[in-house]
Amino acid sequence: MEIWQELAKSEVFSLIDEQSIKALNFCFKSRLKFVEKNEIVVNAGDVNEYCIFVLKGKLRSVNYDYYGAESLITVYNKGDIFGINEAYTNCDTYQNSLVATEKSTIILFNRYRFIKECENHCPRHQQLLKNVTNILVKTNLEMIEKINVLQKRTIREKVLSYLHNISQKTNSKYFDIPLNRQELANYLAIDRSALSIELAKMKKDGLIDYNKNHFNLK
Amino acid sequence: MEIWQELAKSEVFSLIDEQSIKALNFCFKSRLKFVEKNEIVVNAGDVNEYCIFVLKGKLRSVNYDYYGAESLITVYNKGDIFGINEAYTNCDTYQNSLVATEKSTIILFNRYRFIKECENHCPRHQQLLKNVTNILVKTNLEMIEKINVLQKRTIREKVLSYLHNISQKTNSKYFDIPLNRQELANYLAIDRSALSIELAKMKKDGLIDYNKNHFNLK
DNA sequence: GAAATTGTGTTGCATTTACAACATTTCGAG
DNA sequence: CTCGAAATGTTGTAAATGCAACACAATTTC
Repeated sequence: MEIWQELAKSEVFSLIDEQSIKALNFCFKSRLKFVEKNEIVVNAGDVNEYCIFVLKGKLRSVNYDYYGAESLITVYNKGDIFGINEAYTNCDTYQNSLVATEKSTIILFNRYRFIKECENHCPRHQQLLKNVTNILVKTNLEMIEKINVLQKRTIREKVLSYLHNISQKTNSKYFDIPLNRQELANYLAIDRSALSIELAKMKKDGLIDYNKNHFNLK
Repeated sequence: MEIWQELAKSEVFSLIDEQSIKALNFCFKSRLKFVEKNEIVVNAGDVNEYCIFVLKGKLRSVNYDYYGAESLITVYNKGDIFGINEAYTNCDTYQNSLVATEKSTIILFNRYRFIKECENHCPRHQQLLKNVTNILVKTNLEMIEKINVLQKRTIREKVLSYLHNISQKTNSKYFDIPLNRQELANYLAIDRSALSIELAKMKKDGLIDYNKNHFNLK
């Protein structure tokens, strides 16, 4: 089972050769962990110790309000890493929870290794820090995108804005969306049934066409 | 007029002494600029050349939709810097516009100086890059905060969530908010009059008390 | 200090949305 | 294939929100 190969393909470890990753990994005292669907990996408020790499599966970071209602922050797929932001803050506890959306395999990395280079100033560690910065920038842009969507006033505008973004990314009027209806409703911060209704109306009005997760933006 | 002193006090140039800032600044081929209220400094779509430092005044980054309606991204006060994120992306144009909220003085810095160090690996440049990373993390957290607020379903929840955040930051139940009613309504992505109504109801229900911009969260 | 401008509160009404409850479809496991 | 679970669509109703218009207060400007 080639964990190093998987790591080498990811963004955090990009441009770092497998040998170096092995070295880093050892240095990190990392831990492999298997989690079940709906298992809570990190609870908001837990001591902030790890950055968590997704080797296999899918997780999500969320917030729970007073009533236990969940609000989605980010989805983490294979190759993604959770906790980079939190690793950088002085705050000693996590602000969000991390939940397994499906059965997954993860690696727990000591968070400190992502925020300062080791004593010997090895080039691999400098590359790692550059990668981390790139990830910060990328998540930043994703959040701006999300804020722009959430700031729209009506369901229709939110949906159009969301679809428009994906259309731009895929550079096509035809595309699949990576969220099911309930997830999309959560992302847009609206009611699922209201979303279904509005999608149907938009189809009727000739704005969009869709079938399951495949959309056509006109 | 001591520009260097102002720069030294800011987050981007923190831990860099005035002499070094002068050197950097020269190296940046920076430009001082005076802008009037409502002047558009950067148009979304413009060629991405500068990171823009606020020496005096107040600006905001915004997006305009099809109908010209403005949605607020971030407010930039004295000491803040716009365009760090965009400097890092490969995208050669700005994604948001930058507008002067009031008469302001700004400095245009060559954006490349914020993303890679100069040839001589001077320590001041390394510190600058560290500062930039810290800013990225900070804005990231601000956005998560904003997303959490925007994801709330009702005006009341949004307002409470917003006030709760400020209360935590100031570590007090009594605080001033930095936005007027219209700005707050924009931030929460709701109607201003609906906000006024809800604030009055919340006061009546004993959840909060307020007078102008001074709030008491109970 | 008068006039103009800006900020805030209030009203009524039309529209949108949430919510709960149920119907239908899809999909995988046995 | 059949069953059951999960995902999606549909309906009616109550509630929340947006919108436009106006009133009043606060602030700035000359």
